[in-house]
Amino acid sequence: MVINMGIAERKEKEKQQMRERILETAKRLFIEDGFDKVTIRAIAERIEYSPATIYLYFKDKNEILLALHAEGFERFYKLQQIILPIRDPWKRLREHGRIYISFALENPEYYDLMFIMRGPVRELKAKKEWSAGMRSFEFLKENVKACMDAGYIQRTDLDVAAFAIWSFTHGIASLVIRDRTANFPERLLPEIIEGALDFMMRGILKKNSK
Amino acid sequence: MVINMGIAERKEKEKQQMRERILETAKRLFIEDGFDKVTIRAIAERIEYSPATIYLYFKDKNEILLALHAEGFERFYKLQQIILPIRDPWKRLREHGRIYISFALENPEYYDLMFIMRGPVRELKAKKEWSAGMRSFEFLKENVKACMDAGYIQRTDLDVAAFAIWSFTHGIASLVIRDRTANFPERLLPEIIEGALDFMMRGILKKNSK
DNA sequence: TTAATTTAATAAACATAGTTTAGTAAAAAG
DNA sequence: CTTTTTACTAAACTATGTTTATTAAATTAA
Repeated sequence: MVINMGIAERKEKEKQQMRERILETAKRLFIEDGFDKVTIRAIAERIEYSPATIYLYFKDKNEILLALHAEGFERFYKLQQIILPIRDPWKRLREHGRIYISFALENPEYYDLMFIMRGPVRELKAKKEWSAGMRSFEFLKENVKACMDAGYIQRTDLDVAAFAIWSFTHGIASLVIRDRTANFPERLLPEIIEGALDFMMRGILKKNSK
Repeated sequence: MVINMGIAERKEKEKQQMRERILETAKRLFIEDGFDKVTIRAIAERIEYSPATIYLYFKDKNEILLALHAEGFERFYKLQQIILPIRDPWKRLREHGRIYISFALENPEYYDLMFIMRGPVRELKAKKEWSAGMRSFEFLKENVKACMDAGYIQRTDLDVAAFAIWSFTHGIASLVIRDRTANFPERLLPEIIEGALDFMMRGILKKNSK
């Protein structure tokens, strides 16, 4: 009995380790060679198991993708934290916008997976898995609220205002990532983005405030 | 000789007709059953030819998708025209935004193809094929310019301002279409969208105007 | 009219995916 | 030492885009 328990425990640990190995490999493939290289077969080859084995640890490919999804939100959330020391809510919000876009443009594959791709957000589990995304949205809301409290932004429904700002930055990011900015010469793009960010932020700003 | 010319002509016409048939079929499949149903094999089956035949008329699937792409822009452009009778530039721009979003939400498959999907916008040909998109962007620019001229919007680089507005509406559309709005209860979504549109438009509006 | 040639079309195959099934060998339990 | 459970995999299945080799028909040339 004592022995049995030990074996069961060890087996459980091994199972977890295998899951980890698969996820790690998926992540490495993703970062090194881009999203397209994350195939079940490619993962299997790297860990030197057969493709079928993967299915003993994950229901399907989607379940693996969700791990990358989560990883992306982790990075994203961490990066966002650097605005915390900024005292002035308005400056903080501005910086938040800038950081959002630079995360997207510097980690396009992650951003794509997190906010653009069809795959990884599933109908049923969506509510739970999307919680990582919600956390970031809540973070934005806090920031927006601080701006309202300080009189920088017209008081409006918080969800509405935050959604508007999110839509805007996401719009820029996704147009660039999915290559719909061919109208502009490549080299001008950075300053157009910067300009657009300015334009909108200036707009949101209440007129009588500084 | 005269006969030969006639045959060559007829053959050319037949070739064009076949191209048309393929495109029509692709379009019908797309509208009836959604994007996923547009497979080479499905098209082939409908026109009662072998899949290989399609490749005698189109280089690859992308070339067929581009036709849907163009079709989408045609619809989009036509729909936009209904704002033309609106005299006041500001009201016109507001309505432009509303129409943009309702096109996206009522024709999500088209919108996706036009502004979100990776496939149909190709590296090299992009410049030419994207011209349909540019036309719509120019249309927006005219509208924005009218608002600046009438003093509704702070004078800014026209490309920058138009890009900002486009990014915003595209952001809303693409978040909804790609299902990143799970934070909000489904039934509230319409008013949140409406509210966000309001919020941003009110922002852009110059403070001393009306 | 008949032979040679060009053209249109396709069957079959290839390549690449995700995924499932049936079977095997090793580990664990009895 | 036998039975059962577990971990794993080879092979196959489905579905897709695409290519190749071949055939049948239409056209041209004799």
